[in-house]
Amino acid sequence: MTVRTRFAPSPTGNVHIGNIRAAIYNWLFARHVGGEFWLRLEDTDRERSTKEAVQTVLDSMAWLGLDVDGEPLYQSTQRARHMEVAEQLLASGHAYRQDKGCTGKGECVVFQMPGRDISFHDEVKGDLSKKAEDMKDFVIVRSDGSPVFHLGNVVDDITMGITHVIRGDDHVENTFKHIAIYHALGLPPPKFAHLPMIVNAQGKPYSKRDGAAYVGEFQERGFLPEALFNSLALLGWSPGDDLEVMSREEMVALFTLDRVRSAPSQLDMTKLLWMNGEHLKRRGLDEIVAGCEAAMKRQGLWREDMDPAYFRAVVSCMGERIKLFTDLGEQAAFFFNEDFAYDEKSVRKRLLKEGALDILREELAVLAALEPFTAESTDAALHALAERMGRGMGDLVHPLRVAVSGTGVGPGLFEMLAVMGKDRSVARIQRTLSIYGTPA
RNA sequence: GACCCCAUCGUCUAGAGGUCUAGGACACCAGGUUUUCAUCCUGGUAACACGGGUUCGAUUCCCGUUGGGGUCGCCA
Repeated sequence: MTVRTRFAPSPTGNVHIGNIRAAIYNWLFARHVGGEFWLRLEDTDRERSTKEAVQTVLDSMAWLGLDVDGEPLYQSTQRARHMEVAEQLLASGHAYRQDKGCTGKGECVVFQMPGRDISFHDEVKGDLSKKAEDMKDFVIVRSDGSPVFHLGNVVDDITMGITHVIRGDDHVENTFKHIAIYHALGLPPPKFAHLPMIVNAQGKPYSKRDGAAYVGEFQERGFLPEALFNSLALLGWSPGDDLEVMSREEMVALFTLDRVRSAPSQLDMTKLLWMNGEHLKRRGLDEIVAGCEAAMKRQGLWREDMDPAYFRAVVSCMGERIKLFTDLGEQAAFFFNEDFAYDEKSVRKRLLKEGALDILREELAVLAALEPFTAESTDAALHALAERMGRGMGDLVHPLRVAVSGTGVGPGLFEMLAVMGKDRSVARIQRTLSIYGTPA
């Protein structure tokens, strides 16, 4: 029998990381065994399940590369089928109508638990069981005639031919009810696997207030989809050896349900950031340039007159300092702005130091006359100058760095000068001198 | 409260009775490389929640305690 898994979110406008992680595991499992991965939109809450909310689910999945087999099933289209099954259950005596003590106005349909213990083997948690007296009957059709989650969920899984239900830990209790429905229908239940929750530092379910909680937020912050995918996959699962940075394909090859842990875990943003850097190293310069450009546009830092060659040179120069696409705009904005601000502390420490401005003037003279203007030539010229002035390189490097970038941190000074070019470098030093230099 | 689940460094984890004086990764600290920043290299701090069993021997198996979580809707 072909394995078929599914992701069954209710479109609310946001896709929570815990939820998408369930999707990732379903996808990984299906791909690993050569099965199918399907999508079902549980859109019965018509108010929240807007077209946009559905699109958000689709976008998040596409971004992470979770390709779906078959056509997505919209639960709202299955109502007739749900009611049909409810009637069947009523007819076979597995459900009954109730009208007293109702929350709603009319009659509701209640599923009758079988009165015996129910147990099943969870693919990650092992054998689970529940005593008959600890389970009670539950409503499957509301008094307004609409099917309840348990009914729709099970019926749709049957309709879709789902063989493995991989979902969050918060569904384990529901599973006993669901299995009872399968039994009442005379159908074999699928295999179940319940994944541990992603929690915050307090051990509570990870939520919006704990930081970025939705897929879209990670995308906006400049994270790579493969990095988020990798990190989320590793939250509760590990291949068994010390392998951590993996491609989707590697994970597909290695993924098995029995290596999924059963304890909740926390998402560490610092490690996610590191992971992102690792995946960034695996991308080519072209992709990084494109990613940085897109990020700067989102940040509102992109300028229409940007020289593509210069932009590319800057990205290349920043190299592995870029951990996130948004880093370029946040840490290297000075490259693109001739009116860049000066970091006060660096100015005090490097520029206003005894003799620093005099050295800077000498450097200006040397650089203005330098030809060609490369990382090697500027390096050599400044070393020669240091020798001539009887100063250490540190005395020349620090003021110059602040003069051309406004800050004490950044790429290597000589690479930076070469990228900026002579004219820009000279103009920046002159600007600095006009601001901080004492009148000669 | 009832029922169910969980428990290894700060965090993510490896470990399926001896190979564990518990391994890796992130973070952190120190040293080295580097004229600066970052990278990089080397080293270091840091954990089996507790108590009982079982066993020649428990991180690993069982029970209990403690702690944490989930569920107890005509929400999904």
